[in-house]
Amino acid sequence: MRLATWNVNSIRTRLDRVLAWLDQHDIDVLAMQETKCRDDQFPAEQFAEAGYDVTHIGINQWNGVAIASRVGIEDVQVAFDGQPGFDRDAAETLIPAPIVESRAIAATCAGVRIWSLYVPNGRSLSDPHYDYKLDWLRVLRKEAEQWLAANPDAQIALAGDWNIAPTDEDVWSPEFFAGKTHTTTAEREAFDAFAATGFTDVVRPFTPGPGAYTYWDYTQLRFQRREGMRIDFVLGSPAFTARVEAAGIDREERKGTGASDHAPVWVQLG
DNA sequence: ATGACGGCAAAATGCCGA
Repeated sequence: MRLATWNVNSIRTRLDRVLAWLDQHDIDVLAMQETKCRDDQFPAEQFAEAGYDVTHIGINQWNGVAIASRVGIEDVQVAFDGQPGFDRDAAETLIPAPIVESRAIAATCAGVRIWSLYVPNGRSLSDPHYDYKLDWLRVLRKEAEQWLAANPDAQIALAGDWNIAPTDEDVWSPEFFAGKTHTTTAEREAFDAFAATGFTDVVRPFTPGPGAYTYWDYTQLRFQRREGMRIDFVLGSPAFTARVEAAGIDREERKGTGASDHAPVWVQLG
């Protein structure tokens, strides 16, 4: 079985490229992030014609996560228990209430529990979004710990855009990111806590750095200059990790006009 | 200090992204 995660940066704009990539790389399950559409706007019919069932959550033009599978989709869960909301929009209404954004969806596909995750960006260190990001990760880690405690043999993949570069090797210039999000000690500790919980990066052993990136800014010729960031990850539970035979980052997919700013990351299971 | 690119919408400017 081959599974992948990909921040597609709008599924409606990227549909042809995504379907072509799934076909060319023989992908069974794809976790998508930043679909940037509501459920009723998601091109589910085109995925069905290609042989994939899809589950998606999108409540507006922002965020949006989905899982496409041709090996079945069972036990769908939208958002993890206790998933923190963000109240920027709610603050403008008469009755403030945090909105649980479309950033997490899970499904069981051929016995593997897959989470498609779009971790909040953080924006800047002084922005409420940064605290939201850390809180979001803290609750997710606690949940993940309980999933594993409930079944130590569970095959679980936490796949998505984590919006954290775990080490200085994972950004083209640590100096450039000094004082910005994605590389702070707090974010890195939040990320490393998943490994301490038993969820390890299953792709890194096959894509050693430095210079192994999954994201390149559209501006400043970042891709052409090989100036990127490694922020998209598949973290596997022990039972999932034991099945991994190969993995990679398809930087070829970042080339050409109409590419997402993120490359797909894939994993081959035995 | 800002913009570049690129996507979206209560669209021709603002919000968001990393």
